[in-house]
Amino acid sequence: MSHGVRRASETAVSNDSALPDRSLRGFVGYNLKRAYNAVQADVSRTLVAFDLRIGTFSVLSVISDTPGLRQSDVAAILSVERSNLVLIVDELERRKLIARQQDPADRRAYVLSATDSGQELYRRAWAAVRRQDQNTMAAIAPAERANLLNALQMIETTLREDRDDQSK
Amino acid sequence: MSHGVRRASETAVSNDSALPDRSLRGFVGYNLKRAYNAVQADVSRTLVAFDLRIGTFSVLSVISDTPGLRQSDVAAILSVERSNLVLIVDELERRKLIARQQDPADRRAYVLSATDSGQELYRRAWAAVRRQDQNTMAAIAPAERANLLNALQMIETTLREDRDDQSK
DNA sequence: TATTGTTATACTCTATAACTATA
DNA sequence: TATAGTTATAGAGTATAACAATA
Repeated sequence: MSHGVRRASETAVSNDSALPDRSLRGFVGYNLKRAYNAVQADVSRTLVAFDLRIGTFSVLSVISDTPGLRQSDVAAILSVERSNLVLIVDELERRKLIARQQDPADRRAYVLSATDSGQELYRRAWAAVRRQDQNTMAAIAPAERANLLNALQMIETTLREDRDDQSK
Repeated sequence: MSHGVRRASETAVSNDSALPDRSLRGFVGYNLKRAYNAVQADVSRTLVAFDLRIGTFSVLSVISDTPGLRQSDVAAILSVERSNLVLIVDELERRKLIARQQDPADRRAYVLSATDSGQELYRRAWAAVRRQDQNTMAAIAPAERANLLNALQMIETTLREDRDDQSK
């Protein structure tokens, strides 16, 4: 391949000072990015079989689990812009996986729910993603798995609170 | 704000079955994405002061730490396509933060190195990113921090090996 | 034949502003 | 005045194919 590039294949964490990304490896952000890119590519490949992307899968998940939400609720839950949710909801509706219904109490709003075929597709896609997720987590010691999820959620919560404090 | 959305603010991990993203929260990929998005927004905001983005900062880091690499080396190290590296290297060179030199041993290749001002800018940007990274990691118990980095690298390594096995 | 750097292109995700209809 | 949904648009990141020069 190319010269000068050595990889740590034996252990996940290497102190090899010759690694050209050694400065970046100390940052949690860099490791987060690389891990997420790998997982994202993996999950995306799985979802192709269901004609779903991570975005459409996530929205279908939220709507299936909690019928009656409005689009702005779903946007807030998934931390995506309302404007970016529109095309996703459009696509899911066009494929008859979800249904929009006018909220009788607020004529500006649509109430979302998954159709039978939407729930069925979601169940199958969820099972495939879960199988894959368990395979990914198999690389981590069982006692560490909950710690990992906890740490990721702590990072997210901390940064969101920091940002909200700053914008006050 | 909106109705029907409850947030877990007390603890990072919640078993509240009313959380509308409860199905997704079990997936490491979903938590990875949310954590990375938060970190990425945070780091990007910091790098604005140096007129850097995460991509240009990462490339400058690798070139500063290990002078003499070629573009294809840097691309392999950071797992980006060579074609996508060109514009980043162009920008860094135009700003005189790095220099391209013809490799005398291989006239197809350019050897990259950081200029003095490139190293100086990198040092300052690195210090700011490090301060921020430590603030992020402060949310996690000290004993868990190494475990987190280790777990993230294990995930990346495992998935990369899985993919490489499949494509054989 | 294969590799290095490059160009062109396309697709996704993300962010912002502005509009309409309703509240 | 503010909110829900929408449209348009622009930026960034990413992926692929093809090319000239060189190995």
